[in-house]
Amino acid sequence: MQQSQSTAEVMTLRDKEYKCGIDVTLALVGGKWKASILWHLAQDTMRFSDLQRQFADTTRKMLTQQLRELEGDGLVHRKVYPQVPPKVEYSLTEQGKSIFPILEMMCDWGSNYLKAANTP
Amino acid sequence: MQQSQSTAEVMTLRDKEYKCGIDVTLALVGGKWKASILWHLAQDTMRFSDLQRQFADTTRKMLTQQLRELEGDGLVHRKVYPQVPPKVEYSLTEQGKSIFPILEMMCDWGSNYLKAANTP
DNA sequence: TGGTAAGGTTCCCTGTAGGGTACCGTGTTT
DNA sequence: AAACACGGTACCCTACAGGGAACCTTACCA
Repeated sequence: MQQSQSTAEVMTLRDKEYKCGIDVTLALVGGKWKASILWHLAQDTMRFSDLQRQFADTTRKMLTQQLRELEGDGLVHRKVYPQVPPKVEYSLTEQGKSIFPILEMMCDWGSNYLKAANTP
Repeated sequence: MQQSQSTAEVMTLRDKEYKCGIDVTLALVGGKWKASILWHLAQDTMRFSDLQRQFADTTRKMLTQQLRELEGDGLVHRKVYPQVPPKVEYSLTEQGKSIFPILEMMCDWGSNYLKAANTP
């Protein structure tokens, strides 16, 4: 209420409208793998194959796709080494790093929620 | 597979598996309207019709659905007054309140992100 | 001469989150 | 006798996020 009502303006990002910063954040990291990817990259720059190993239960295609979107949104930096076979390193941009505290809280909150849910 | 620091085990919630608390949190508040609903309820207990007014761009059906899920997840409390016409009040549970700091950060982060994106 | 490496892309398919519309119940007011 | 109040439910439909499988590139090595 205070947020969107007081400004009364709609926020737009890539042709989509958002009433509130929350929706923007969710649009950026709400994908099925994005938050986890950011979480992992926060600890280390990683090669594509490293990420594949971490996310063994998804496909190369999904990883590529999510990474490209994160890159397009300025949260992840993609560095290609011009060599064969290819070498590509992913790391967080400053903006990507800035979301880490939120991810941390989400991680803790989710764990605590489950703990509470599983101890009736 | 092994998630970095916080857990080595797979977490389950209502038959679904999560590798990390982040995914749990997203599963609970990642719906299209849930975070915003929690956000609004954090400021006030609200009647269903209040929420309808706040979320004028969704349908009664969607609101009901999201609210019921939030209730089922223990984040929202639903109080029915036995009268005609019906009166139903929604409020946050303690668990629902506990996620507010995250929503606040998400709101700020999203706004800042847009601000940065729109001033190149 | 073909296997392998890493990091993709292309095409096609599916499940489901999200949504539209219409109807319900029951007291009170016009 | 009908309209309205409020908070729903029932039924049906669609777009698109997510996913599976196969193919691509290019240098090197056996």
